[in-house]
Amino acid sequence: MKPQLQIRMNENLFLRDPVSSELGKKIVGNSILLIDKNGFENFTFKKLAEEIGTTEAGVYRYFENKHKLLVYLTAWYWGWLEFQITFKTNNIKNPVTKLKQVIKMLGSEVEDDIQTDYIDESILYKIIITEGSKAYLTKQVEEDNKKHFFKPYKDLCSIVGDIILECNPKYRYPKSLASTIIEMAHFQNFFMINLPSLTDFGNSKEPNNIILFLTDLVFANLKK
Amino acid sequence: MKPQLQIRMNENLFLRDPVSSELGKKIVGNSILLIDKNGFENFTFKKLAEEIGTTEAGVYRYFENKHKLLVYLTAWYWGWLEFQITFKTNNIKNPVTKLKQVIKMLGSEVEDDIQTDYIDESILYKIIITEGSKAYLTKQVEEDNKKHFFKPYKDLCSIVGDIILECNPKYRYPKSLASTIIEMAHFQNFFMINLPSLTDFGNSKEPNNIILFLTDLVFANLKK
DNA sequence: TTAAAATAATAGTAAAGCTATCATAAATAA
DNA sequence: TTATTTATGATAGCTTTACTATTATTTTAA
Repeated sequence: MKPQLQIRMNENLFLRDPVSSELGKKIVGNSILLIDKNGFENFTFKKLAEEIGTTEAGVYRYFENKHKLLVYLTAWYWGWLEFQITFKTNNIKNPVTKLKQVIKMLGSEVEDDIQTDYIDESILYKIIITEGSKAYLTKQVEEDNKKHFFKPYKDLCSIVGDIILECNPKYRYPKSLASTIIEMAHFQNFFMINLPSLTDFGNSKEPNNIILFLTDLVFANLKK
Repeated sequence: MKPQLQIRMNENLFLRDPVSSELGKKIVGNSILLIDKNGFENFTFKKLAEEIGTTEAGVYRYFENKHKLLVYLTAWYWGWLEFQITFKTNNIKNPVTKLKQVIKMLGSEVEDDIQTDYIDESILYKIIITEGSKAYLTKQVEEDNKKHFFKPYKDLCSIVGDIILECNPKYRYPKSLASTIIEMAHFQNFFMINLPSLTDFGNSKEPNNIILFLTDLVFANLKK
């Protein structure tokens, strides 16, 4: 067990902090595996409880419902990714190099981070691609937003937007371009695997193509 | 009642063709209103049945489940939009003008089409923005795709991709750029209204800004 | 006009999505 | 150390969702 990394989470996302107990960590860790396996629609607290040897009520003591759990997972992911990106780019002076590195990290498959014992980031990344947007594409988005549930996502977009502006201070749509590349890193990945005719990557299933596409897209816009 | 337009639908999407009866049309028409009102997650066949004065079983005779109904609605929308786009651009020779017109149509609010009596396109457009991607972001995407449920969406992407290629035959990512602008026309709209800090449009809620952003984005890439 | 098809009315079942209670075990504070 | 709080496990139960089945009645088509 390596020294562990903790992502600071919004306390309104859970009833009891899952990080504070073994059961809580099992809930988070195994929910990722189960959602990946069954899809979010077919995921239930009952199935999760059976999987980890507790009861439905046991899971409900940690999370109010499965929507909150999904928002928790996505928020955790964006928080973790921001940390990774900040860590790997903070010594890069040139904003163009930095932005290229960010796009690369957004478009690459994620590997498990040994600094977080109970979460498998490579699986979490997969569920973010397929289920991530369901965290905000709901009727409760306004309410959830008021409780700052999407702050980690917004923070990451903001960071990317700022790097875009550094590359070209006159560019008029840094935030929209940032949210576009973040969303598209995932959607083009989903399309490549499941609906390949919506992309130019055929059946290559090679994430590098997406990185090339996005890099091209971004820097065509940032040329002065 | 104006002369009516019919969109040709994949027969595997329904059990009984909703267009063939008054009840069927009511099911489709009112499902749009109810999904818009409650969100797809809180939408049930029972509520729909109550709304239109039939029984749950009555709705099930037309659609296998609510997922199929959502796929039906999205497929209908893309089919309808392809018709609109083809109709309004088929006399435009210049591919650049044509692409600009397409982006404009993708990014503009939709108005009700009097050629379709029982469907309110302006509401359907709203649910496409919030619920549209849930039609394919599922575990069954492969299965659904094999049954060609997403053909209308793919067809539209393909048409847009072809216009992109006409503008610049050397551009390497016409399909990915096409799916990007189609998705982003909707996502930026959703963000603008619900998570405005992810865009550069503030609280203007002015769709025209999205059109400007997307036009900018596309033509920066297509310059030769 | 008669048969076929569509609908309404009703019932019923399994699973999902919760909430509540109580006993016990484990952690902690006095 | 004991007392007490806190977390968990076991069990029960309730409402809603997501269906399927049956029969009677109405509508439509041959």
